Amino acid sequence: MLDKYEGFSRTHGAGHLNEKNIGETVSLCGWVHRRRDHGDLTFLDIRDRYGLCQVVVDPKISKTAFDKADPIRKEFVVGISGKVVERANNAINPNLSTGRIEILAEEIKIFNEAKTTPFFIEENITADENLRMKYRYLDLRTQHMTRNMIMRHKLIKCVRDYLSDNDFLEIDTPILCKSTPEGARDYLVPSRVQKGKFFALPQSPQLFKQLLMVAGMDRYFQIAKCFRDEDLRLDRQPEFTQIDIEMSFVRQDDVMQMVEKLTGYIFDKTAGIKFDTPFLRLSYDEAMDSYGSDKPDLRFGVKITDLTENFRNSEFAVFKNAVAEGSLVKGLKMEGCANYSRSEIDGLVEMGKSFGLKGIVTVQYKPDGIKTQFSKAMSEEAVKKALEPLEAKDGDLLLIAVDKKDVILNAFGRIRCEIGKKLTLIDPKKFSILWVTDFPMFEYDDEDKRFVAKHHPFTSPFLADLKYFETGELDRVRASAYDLVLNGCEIAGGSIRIHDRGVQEKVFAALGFSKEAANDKFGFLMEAFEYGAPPHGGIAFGLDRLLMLITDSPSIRDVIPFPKTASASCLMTGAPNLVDEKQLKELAIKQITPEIIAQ
RNA sequence: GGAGCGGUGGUGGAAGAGUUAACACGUCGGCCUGUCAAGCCGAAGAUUGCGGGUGCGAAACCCGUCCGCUCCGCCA
Repeated sequence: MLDKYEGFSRTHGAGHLNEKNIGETVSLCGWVHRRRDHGDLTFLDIRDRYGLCQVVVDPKISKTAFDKADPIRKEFVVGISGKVVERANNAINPNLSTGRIEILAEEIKIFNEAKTTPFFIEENITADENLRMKYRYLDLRTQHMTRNMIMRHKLIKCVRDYLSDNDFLEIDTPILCKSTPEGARDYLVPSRVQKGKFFALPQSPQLFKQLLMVAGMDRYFQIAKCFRDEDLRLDRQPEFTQIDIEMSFVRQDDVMQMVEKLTGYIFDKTAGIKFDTPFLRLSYDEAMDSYGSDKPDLRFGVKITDLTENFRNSEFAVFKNAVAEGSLVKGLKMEGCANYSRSEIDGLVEMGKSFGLKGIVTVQYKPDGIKTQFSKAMSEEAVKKALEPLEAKDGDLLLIAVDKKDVILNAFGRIRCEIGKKLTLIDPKKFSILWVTDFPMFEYDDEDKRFVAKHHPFTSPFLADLKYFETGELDRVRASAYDLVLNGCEIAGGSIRIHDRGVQEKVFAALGFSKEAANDKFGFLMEAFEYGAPPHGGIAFGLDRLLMLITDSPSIRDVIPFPKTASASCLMTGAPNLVDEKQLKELAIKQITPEIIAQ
């Protein structure tokens, strides 16, 4: 028979009690974390969001309470009243914040019983993801997950506090939006009222926030839910949260300075991490040339070194010929790895192949000379001369390869990260933040045979580069876009936006939109630009990824209360699910067979 | 769309194709007044994800399928 909560009232959180409460009579409510039954004396650990506290159930204090405790098992929901007492010296538990005190139970209420849980609610959960996701509410009971949820709250509160204090307005924007081309696949919602038509869930509030600037809101932010129907990854969920920010009458530096202050505030308040300002800035070209990535991890060195000119006229025909055809020669140095075995070196070459390289030439700097495939065509002197920029010393291993610019930079960028991991060059306590700027505006899409926007089509090109629209050299147009990168992870991205109809039309034209198509999809935006649109720009943080870094979580699922699995389903509720024929009929939707889909 | 890894009592996790599918934790019962991963004694609990196949014999090998995880493609 369960007890009613009527007549009982909680006075403290279990984890909040300490020596100051000694002598007080308190009431706790919570879950029974563990029960230790010594026969004529029982210990109950009561757990709530605030922590854990030991309750002593002694028949000499209360026989009624003692009998009541008999059937209590793990995860029962109970209420305990009793006096807080100091523990004997030899009974102190230094692992608990409440370890110097305990409660002598005078009254026990059982508000609910609990079946044996499908997995243990303890710190290092080893249970299968399947189970954790199906019983997410149990998973969230662990201290670890509770802490992550508290961090999530703290982070959001920091953002609200800081931005509110700096004249930003929190304004919400629609979830039922218009499907527009470009970008990720949309989640669609059928309209019942207008049969055959669909809403799309927002991939981001991009256009709304720009229109809020046109509306004169001046400074806006939102903790915004965003939806992208693409495949999932360790750090990617179909439904995620952005800290979305937009400001009027700003240049790129104004946004960046504001973001540096906000970021500093967030990291200091949530994790006690302080950054030096201004943050390091690298241009996109610098980042790509030195690190092979537009989000380089600068917690360790290992720069990519260019050797193209040194091999332009070399004896090594493979490199010489490739360079003549426009390929680049790049090198990476692995300090102290000259003694790698044949199989370790083969492993590196294989890695290169998996990243798209045809091969890698290795050079081992040993005390008795160098060992390398270059020797077939070049003297040791010539090899050393060609590789001088890498400044190798005895004991080092060099990786050299040739390929088209994008291929080799991408491959070496990834190998660089593998080297960082393999040689444990990364200090796990270090936080390395930087801006990457001056992105190219467009990128050629081989599949669609057209240029696409690297950031998004509302990003302002450098005004100085507008001339390339006329000459058709779209790959030379730079964008006023900036990414904030922390430990090799893009945590925020933003840009100065176009606020001029003419420029916006040029960009759409460059992307291959007809005037009609541009008007049909984005006419409302361009029309708004004709009614006094202020210069504006902004940024959006990936809140979940930010939390992953702050909490040092191995997966984005660990910082989202109810995440989706890799196949985008919710194992707890069973979403997505089939719906009634009747519901479909109301929406004028007819299901088609897999055979038709395959066509 | 493609690739890799995994799925064994409630949980974790063993098991060269060969008797009764280890072990630990949990659960249940008993003993026990200072534990905090309590301890001690005992018991129950599994058609090895699902469906085929090979074979005298399959948890194991093969094929298919479902689910989870990771990666590539994809993610302005």
